[in-house]
Parts: sequence; C-alpha cells; structure tokens
Amino acid sequence: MTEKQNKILEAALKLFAELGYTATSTSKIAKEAKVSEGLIFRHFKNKDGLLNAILEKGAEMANLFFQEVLKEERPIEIIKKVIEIPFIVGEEQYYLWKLIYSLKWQAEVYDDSISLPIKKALIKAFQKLNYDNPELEAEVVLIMLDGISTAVLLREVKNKEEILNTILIKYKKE
Amino acid sequence: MTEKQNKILEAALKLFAELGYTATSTSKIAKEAKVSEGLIFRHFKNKDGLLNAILEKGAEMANLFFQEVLKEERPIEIIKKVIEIPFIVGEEQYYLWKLIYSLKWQAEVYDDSISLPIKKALIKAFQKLNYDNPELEAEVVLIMLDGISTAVLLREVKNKEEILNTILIKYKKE
DNA sequence: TCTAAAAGTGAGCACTTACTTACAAATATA
DNA sequence: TATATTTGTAAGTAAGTGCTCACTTTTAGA
Repeated sequence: MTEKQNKILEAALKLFAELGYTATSTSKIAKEAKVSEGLIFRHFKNKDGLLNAILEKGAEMANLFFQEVLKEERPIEIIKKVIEIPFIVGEEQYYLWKLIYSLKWQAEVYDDSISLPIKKALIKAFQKLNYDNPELEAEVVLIMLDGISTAVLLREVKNKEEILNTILIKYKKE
Repeated sequence: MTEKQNKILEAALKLFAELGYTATSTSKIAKEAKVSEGLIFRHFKNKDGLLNAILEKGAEMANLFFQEVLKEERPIEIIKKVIEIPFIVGEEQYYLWKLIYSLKWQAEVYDDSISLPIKKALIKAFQKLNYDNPELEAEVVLIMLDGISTAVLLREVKNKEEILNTILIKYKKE
C-alpha cells in the first residue's frame, strides 16, 4: 500500500459516504486525493474495484471491533453492548458505516454477513436468558440496531444516553 | 395532469426507488414512460422538479394514510397501529417509501416533517399511559419504526407477524 | 550503477448526462 | 371554422462519465 493508494481509498470513502456511490465520479475522487485520475484505475482496476477495496478493508476493521465487543459473556451485558455499538462509533468509522448503510438502498447486492457474529452472540444471550424464541428476539434487536444506527449516522440523535437507557430498560425488566 | 404526465411520474418513482435518484437518468425515465425525453423537462422543468413533484404527491397520500391510522384514541392501540404501519404498506406505496428512505442517504435535505403527526400521536399516547418521559419514549418508537421500515422495504422480513408481536409485548407489559 | 518493474501522469476515448431548441400535432376557445 | 395555447417530438448541445493509453518518474534489486 503506497501513500497515494491510501489517499485514494480515504478520499473515495469520504465522497462515497457523503454523496453516494453513483453521484461520486472518479475525477472528483482524484481531485480530492490529489492524484491523477488514471492512478485510480491502475491500482483498483475500475470504480467498482475501488468500492470493493474499501469494503474489504472496512470488513476487517469491523470484525476486529465486533470481536472486542463480543468478548463479553454475561447475556444482559451482551445485549447492552450490542445496542451501544452505534453510540460508540468514532469519526474514522463514521464514513464507513454511512457508506455501508447507504449502499443498502442502491444496488441489490446488500450483504448482511457483516452482522452475522452479532446475531450469533445475541441468540446465545437470549438462550441463556431462557427466552421462548431466542432467534426471533435476536432479529428484533438487530432491527432496532438498524434504526438506532440510522438515527446516529444521520445526526438525528442529540440525547444519546437517554435513548440508550430507554431501550435497555425494555430488556432488563423481563 | 395529462396521461403522459402521470406516466412520467410513475416511471420516475419506480426507477428512483429501484436504482436511486442519481443512478436514474432522464433518458431511462423517458424510455420507461414511453415518451420523448424533452417532455419531462416541459412538464417538470428539470430532474429535481420531477423529484419534487413525486414527493409532493407522495406527501399528500401519506398524510391521508396517517390520518386514517391516527383516528384511534386508545393509547396502547395507537402504539400498536404505528408499529404496524410498515407491515400494511401496499404495493403502490412501496416505491414511494423506498424512495423516501433512500433519499435520506443521498442529499443533505432530509425532511422528517412527514413523520410529525405520528410523533405527536405517540407523545399523547405515552402521556395517557403515564410514562415518565413521553417525548423520549415516542422518539424511541420512531427509531424502532425506522428499523422495521428498513427491514420491510429491503424485503428482509419473512415472519412479519412474529416480529410485530415480539415488539408489541415490550409495550404491553408495562 | 545499471536496469527492469512499479508508480504516477495527463491527454484523449467513446459514450452518457441533463437540458434546449425548432418544429409539428392536438386541443381548447372564440 | 379560425386561431391561440398547450402538448408532444426529435435532433441537437456542452459538459461530464468511466476508462485507456502512451508516456515519464520513482523505486528496488543485481
């Protein structure tokens, strides 16, 4: 990975996340990264290859991050940590998640494999808590997680702490 | 509204929802609507004007729909009906909602005024139920609603009924 | 130090984009 | 029926698209 390769990835990630994939031209990316446009195609073959390179790198990052979160063994704590995820996403991860979420609405190629380890951890947690249908309950948490992530990524949430507590209470009660 | 105007609106809505706004060209719309490309600009001035015409017509439809749903007065029933919304969206409304949700991730111009009547109804319901913070609780339901809508619009949900019940139980218990 | 591979450039490619214009057909009003 | 207005078309336009290609510069290994 040369310095310019990283510049390209960085610029493309930012623009893809902010403007959307189709609305971002390779010329804009080259300008933002301060490289010639041809270099993008030398290193990443085509625009789609560039997107894939970003997503692959992103998947690695996300997996490391999830591994850390899912070390927890206590069921209630797991649920808590999972719901907390959107609230602790840092600025560098922000563009990546915004891109991943925006891509859902563009191509058909949505790939939810990235959330699989979370789902597994949730099912295990609900099993330990003796819920009737752990799988279903995990699905519902993932659906809620999507809603929370959307709100956070679109800068709609001011009172993060309160929202988080309001949701968690619904799981602590039972 | 001529017949061809409606054809254009219909074709544009479908393509905008399926491919995304920027990925949909005016020539594609013209082809789908079986009219000359120039006619789009005669009637709607530019591509953005076409989008706005779609959204204005959509907002009217949505308001009528919400009015019907929010006739309900009993608090628990209101919450139930709100959460049910994504599950009862018909095929004609499907493209409209997919477009509205996808637009959130494209331009900055996200406008959440469309969900305002729902929020008001929810706050009123939680007040009646003597929740400590009705506004906060309404926000959480709206966030969950976003997650559910996303799942439904992206055809990720098979077991609609089960999901719905799992969520509703969390509100009936208290 | 010589050389071959890798990294980087920028002009140019065919094609598509949103949009315009000059004109014809249909429709409404008198 | 005559005419003004609206509706519609097809062939343009300039600017932008993703991508290639011939070329130069930098880097690394012998």
